[in-house]
Amino acid sequence: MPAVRLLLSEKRPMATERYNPRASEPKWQKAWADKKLFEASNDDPKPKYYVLEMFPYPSGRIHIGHTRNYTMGDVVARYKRAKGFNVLHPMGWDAFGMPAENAAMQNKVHPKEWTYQNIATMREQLKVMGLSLDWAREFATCDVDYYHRQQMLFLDFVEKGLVTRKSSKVNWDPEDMTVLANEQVIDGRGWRSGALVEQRELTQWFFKITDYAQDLLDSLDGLNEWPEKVKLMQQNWIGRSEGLLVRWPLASDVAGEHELEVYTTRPDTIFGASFMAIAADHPLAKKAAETNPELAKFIDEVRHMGTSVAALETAEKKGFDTGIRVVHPFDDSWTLPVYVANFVLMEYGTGAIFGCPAHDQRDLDFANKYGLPVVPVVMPEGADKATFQVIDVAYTDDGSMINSRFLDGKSPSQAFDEVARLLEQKTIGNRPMAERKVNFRLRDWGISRQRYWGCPIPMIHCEDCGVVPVPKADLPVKLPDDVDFDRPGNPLDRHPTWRHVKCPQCGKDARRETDTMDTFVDSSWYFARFTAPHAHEPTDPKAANEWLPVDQYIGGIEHAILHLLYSRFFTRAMRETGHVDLAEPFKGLFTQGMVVHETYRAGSASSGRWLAPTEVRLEGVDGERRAVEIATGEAVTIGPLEKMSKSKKNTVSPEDITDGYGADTARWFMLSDSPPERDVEWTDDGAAGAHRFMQRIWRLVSTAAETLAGVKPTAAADGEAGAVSKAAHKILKAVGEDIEKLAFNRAIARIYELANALTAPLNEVAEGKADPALRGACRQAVEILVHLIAPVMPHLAEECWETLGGTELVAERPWPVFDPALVIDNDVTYPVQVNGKKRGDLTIARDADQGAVEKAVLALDFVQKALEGKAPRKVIIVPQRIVNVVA
RNA sequence: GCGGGCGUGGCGAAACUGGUAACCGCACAGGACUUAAAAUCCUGCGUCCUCAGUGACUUACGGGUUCGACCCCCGUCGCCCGCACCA
Repeated sequence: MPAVRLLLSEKRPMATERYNPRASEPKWQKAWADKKLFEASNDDPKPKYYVLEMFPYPSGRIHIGHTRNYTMGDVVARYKRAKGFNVLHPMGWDAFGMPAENAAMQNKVHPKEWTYQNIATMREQLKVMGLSLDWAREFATCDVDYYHRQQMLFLDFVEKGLVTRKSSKVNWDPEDMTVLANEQVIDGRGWRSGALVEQRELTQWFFKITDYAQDLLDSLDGLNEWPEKVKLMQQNWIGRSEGLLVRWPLASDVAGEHELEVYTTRPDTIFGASFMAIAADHPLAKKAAETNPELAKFIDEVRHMGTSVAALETAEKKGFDTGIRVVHPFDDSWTLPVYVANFVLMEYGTGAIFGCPAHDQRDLDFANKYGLPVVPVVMPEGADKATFQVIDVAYTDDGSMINSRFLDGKSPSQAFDEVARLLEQKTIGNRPMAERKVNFRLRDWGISRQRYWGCPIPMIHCEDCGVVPVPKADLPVKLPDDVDFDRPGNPLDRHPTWRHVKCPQCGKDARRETDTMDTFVDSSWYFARFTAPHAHEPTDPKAANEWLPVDQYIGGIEHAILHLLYSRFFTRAMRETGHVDLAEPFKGLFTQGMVVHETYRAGSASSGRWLAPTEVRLEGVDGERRAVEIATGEAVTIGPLEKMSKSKKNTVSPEDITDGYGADTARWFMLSDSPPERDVEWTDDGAAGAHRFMQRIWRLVSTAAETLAGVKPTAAADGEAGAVSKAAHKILKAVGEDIEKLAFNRAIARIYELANALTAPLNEVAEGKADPALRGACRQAVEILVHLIAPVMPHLAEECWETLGGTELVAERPWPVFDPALVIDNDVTYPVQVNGKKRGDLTIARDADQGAVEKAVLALDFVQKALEGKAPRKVIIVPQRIVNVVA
C-alpha cells in the first residue's frame, strides 16, 4: 500500500493521505495527559466551572449510552476551558450494589474482584473516547477510603438527629432473605428469586428526609436551570396537600378509644359524609376485630391482597362494617358507620377517612356497592339545587355549597375555612376537634439493606446500652473479605467473627449492625467528594464551597426523582453538619435521551429469534428496506427502535465504532442530528456520514495548510474575502451560543455550513486564483473551523492544528473571539408580503429608516401590481425582519 | 383516574419563541472523474398542476385571534412519559 500512496501523492501534489484516527488518537491523548491539561487545581484563580455526568455503575462494559452522556459533558468541559474557566470534570464509579453479589453467587467470584475488574475494563474504554477527564480525582464508592467518609457523615447525621431507627413495613423476599425496593417487586414476586414477596415489619435505619419536605418543595422554584418536567416530578413525589385533621367522637367507646381521627383535604364536604373508612391495620380495626371473628377474617384477606401490586391495581372497593358508629361534629343526632376498607392506606394521613360519595369517585363506588347515601353538597354554577344529583360519576369541580345548612351558598374554599374555624373552637377530650395540617406523600428514606456489598452502617447493638455509634476513631468499619455466597441472605450476618465487637460504652460483648446502606446513599454526595477526593474529612469545606454547586449536571431522566431528591436532601444534611455551605448541589441539570437501535428477528415479528445488528445485512429493494440474516440468507423482520438491551440483542458497543472510525466519529455522530434531550437512533449510515465529514475536514484543512502556508490570518470586510470572514465569524458566534445552550445538534449543523462555505474559496486558493485578502480571510476561517470542531472532535482538531503549524495544543488554546462588526450585514433583505403572503424580496441598507423602506417597497413591481393603483390600507414594517403590505 | 409532553418532507431535524416553513445531515436520483469500483466533486430532491409560475397547496385534524400562526386560544384524534386507591 505505501507504494500506491506515494504514486498518488506524486500525481496530485495537493492530495493528502486520509486521516488515520487509530494512529492519531492515542498520540493526542498522550500529549494531553503528559501536560496534565485536564487536572483541575483547587487554587486556580480563574472562575470555576464544574461539569459532571452521572457516574456509571461498573456493570462490565461501557454502554453506548454512557458515551453519549460523557461526550456531552466533555464538549461543555472543553468549551468552558477554552473560554477561560478553571474546569472540574471528574469521573468515578458507583460501585456498590446487588449485581456484584449476584455475580458472586453465580460465578463464584468475589464482589470486590468482580467490581474492580469491571472498573479497570471500563476505565480503558473511557480513555479511548478521549474525554477531558481529571483522572487524578477518580474514586469508587466501594473504596474503603470513600465509605470510611460516608460512615463519618452518617455519624454526624446521627448526632444532629437526622437519622432514626424505626419499624416499618417492607417487601421481604423469603428466598433471597432480603428486603426489596418497590421497583424490585414485579407482580408480587421478587425480581430475582420469583418468590412471593411478603410484607414484613422490620426495624430499619431512616434518614429524616421528611424534615426537609417543605424546603425541598419550595426550593424547586429557584432551580431555573432544571427541566420543568423533573421539577414537576419531584413536586408530585413530595406531594404536599393542605387539609384538616378532624376528630370524630365515637358514639360509644371501643376498648377505651373514644374518637376517630381522620385527615381530609375536603372539610367543606363534611355534610356530604355518609361513612367512615379505616385501614385494615388501623388500631381501631384491630381492636374491633378482637371481638369480631368475621371482621378479623376480612382484615386478613385485605392484608393478603395488599402484597400483590397487580391485585392492588385492579382490586375492587371492598369494606366491612365494624358496627362502630361516630357522631357528626355538627349534629349530635347524626351517626355514621365505620367501615374497614381495602382502599385506605395506613401509611398516609391517619389511616382513616370520612367518605363523601358525591365528590370522590372511590367513595362513590364504595357507597354504591354498600347502599350508602349519596348527598351532593357542591353543585356546578348554574345547576338547579332541586334536581342536581350524582349517580355514578363524582362531581369534583368547583361550584357552590348545597345541602350543607349554614354553608349553603358559599364556595367550597369559603366552606373549608368556615368548617376549620368552627371545629378548631370545639373540643374533644381537651383537644380541638380539628386542626389544619399539611401532609406530604414523601416518606422517610429507609436505607437499611440486608446485603454484603454496601457501606456498613457504623452502629453497635449492646444489650445494656442499646444502639451505640461506632466511635469515629474506630472507623472505618471495613467489610470483611472472607465471606461466602453459598447460601442466600446476608453473609455479614453469618460471618464467624465480624459481627462480634465490644460495646464502646460499657465494654461488654455486643454485636455490629449487619445491614449496609442503600447504594443511593453512595451517590448522594460523590459530587462533593470530587472537590477534594483525598481530604481526611468527608469534604474540605473550602474546596467544596468553591467548586459547588455543580454548574452543569448531565444524566438520564430515570434519576429524575430518587437520586436527585436524595442528593438535594444530603446537601442540606451536610450543610447542617458543617461539611458544605449550600443547599442545592446542582445548578444546571440536563437529562439526555437514550441511544436506540432497530431490532431484528429471524422470521416472525412476535416470536422469532432476536438477531444482533452484526448478524444482519440491510439492503434496499425498490426503495424498500429489507434485512437478511447473513448466516442463513433468510428474511429478517425489522422491528421498532428500542433502547439497546442485551435481551433484544440490538446493542452496538463503543468499540464497534472506535475500532473502525475512531472516537471522534463516534462523538460527532452521537451529537449530530438529534437534539440531546431526545433519543438518537444509531445507524451505520449515520456513523459513516460522520466519518466522511471528518475526512472532509481533514482534506479541507490539510489542503489549506499547503496552499496557505505562511499566510497571516486576516479578516476581510468586503467582497468575496469579506463573505468568507463574515461566514466564519457569524458561525463562530452561533456555535458558541449553541454550546452554551447544549444545542449540540445545532452547533454541528453550523459547522457543516462553515465547511460548505469554505469549500469553493479554498479551491480558488488552491488553484492560485485568490488575491491576498481572500487568502488571509481563508486562513483565518480555517483556523476558526479547527477551533469549532475541537470540543466534539478533539483529536482531529489537534492533528489539523499541528498541520497548520500550530505549536501549542488546541486543548490549551483559548476560544476564538468573533468580531461584532463582521456578524452584522450592511444590507438587509426583507421578505415582502402582500396580505400575509410572501411575494418577493427587498434588499436595502441596514440603517434605512421606515419611510425609506416603505417607499422602496411600494415601488416594487409586484407590489404595484397587487395594489392595482390603489393606496395600501396599511404597511407593516418590522425592522430587520419583514414587510407586510395590506391591500 | 391525576399530572406533563409531543405530532413539521422518505428519515433525523431547523425555524433567532408571532415575522421568508423545511438550515444541516441521512437516504435517493442524475452527472463528472475512472477500464471499472470505491473515494471525491457537481446538480436535483415537501406535494400538486395546464411541467411553468411573481402559481396553488402544505407544520396530525377542525375552528378562532392577528396585517401575519409550526408558535397563542378552543375543540377532536393519535403517540409518549411520570405518579397512581395519597383521602
